[in-house]
Amino acid sequence: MTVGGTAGRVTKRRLRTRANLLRAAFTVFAAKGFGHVSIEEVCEAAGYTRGAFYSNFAGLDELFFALYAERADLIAEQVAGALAQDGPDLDVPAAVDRVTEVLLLDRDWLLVKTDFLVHAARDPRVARSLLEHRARLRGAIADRLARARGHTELPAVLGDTEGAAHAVVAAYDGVTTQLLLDRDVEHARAWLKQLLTALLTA
Amino acid sequence: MTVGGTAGRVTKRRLRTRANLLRAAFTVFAAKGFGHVSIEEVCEAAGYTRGAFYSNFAGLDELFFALYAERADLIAEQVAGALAQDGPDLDVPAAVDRVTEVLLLDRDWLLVKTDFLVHAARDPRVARSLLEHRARLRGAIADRLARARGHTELPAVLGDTEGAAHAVVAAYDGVTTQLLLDRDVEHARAWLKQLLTALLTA
DNA sequence: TCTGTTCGATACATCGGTGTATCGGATACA
DNA sequence: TGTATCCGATACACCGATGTATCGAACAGA
Repeated sequence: MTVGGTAGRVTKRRLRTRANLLRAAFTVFAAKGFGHVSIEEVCEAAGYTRGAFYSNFAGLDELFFALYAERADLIAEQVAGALAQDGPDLDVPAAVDRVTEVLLLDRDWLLVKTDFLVHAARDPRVARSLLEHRARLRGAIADRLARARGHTELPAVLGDTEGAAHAVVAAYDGVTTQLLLDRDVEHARAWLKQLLTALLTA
Repeated sequence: MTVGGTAGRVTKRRLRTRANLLRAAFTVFAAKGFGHVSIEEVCEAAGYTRGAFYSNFAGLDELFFALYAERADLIAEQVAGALAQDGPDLDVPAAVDRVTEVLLLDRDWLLVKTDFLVHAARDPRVARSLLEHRARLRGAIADRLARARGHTELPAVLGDTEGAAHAVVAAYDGVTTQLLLDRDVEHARAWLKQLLTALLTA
């Protein structure tokens, strides 16, 4: 238990081990997939014993969730940064380039992310959390598109900017799937750009 | 072992049990996800003991693969059928409707399919097999689009019909992801139609 | 430096799943 | 119907992972 408690002091040592466990877990999860990973494997990879683990997490699920949340927030920040970089009038190709760069950076992350999706698909609680995260991302994109309106026209078929943002995310998800299989990052990037261009230009 | 052998007769009983195991496995996999499923669970769900299992499959991986291959072929046929239904000139909206109907029919199948994707992403051998299957599907779509050329114009951004087919699959994958999370089949269908329309009309 | 508290290593008991070897009943074929 | 073969149930030995309880060491605060 010990974990989410309102309880007192948190040692530096504790913080370090927690971070170490998370980092190691990321590698192990990426390599083997959640569901084929044991607590012991994670501990071994991190250089700890299970004592440390149970002192920090209630179980694999909790660690996995923490891991996902951490990285997802990181990515979200980077995307927001990439979107904010332009002035008020959006340079669509340039923005697409930057965002694409961020989103398709790390295969390991895509693996973990997809594992998490599969996990969420079976647990409504997790699903809700993931949906909220996706909604935030979509919101950022929609805002950006809205701000650029009048400068760049959107195709009417997609509806409002929310619809367009939805489409962007779908394209991203679709390209991710293909990338997971063929491992061709450059191709995926090029192709995501193409798709987004097709979707976002009237 | 006994499995892929060139060896002789196959009993009817054997065929039945194999089918039963596969059917039960589908349910169990959909519910819990590959990686959280034990051989025993599958056997119990099917009403057999592990003796039967090991007599038919070398392990969970093999069963999972067989399961996927079976269903994937089924779906592929249905899609081909939905595409063939029109005359030589393609009625895009109608075809999109029919295909959409087939592709987003069964949530359980989407779950298993995604599990399989995650599995393939980590095993190049499996990945190749999955890529080939996707290529066949894309081929069918591309053929259909090509046959309709001249009647219906495609946007130039996507390149040739192969590119367009690629985009269709990506849209499908993207919508699948969202559907796995929000469980709203109707919305997913409507939205996939919208996306495909946006992509396929100049 | 001293002391109370926190963290993580160690040891233990337990459980569930795995794979194999064997045997009896079902099945195909004459 | 008889018989050789096939299939799947049963029993067994084994292992790896789990979670907990305990204890010594590291740490924060004085």
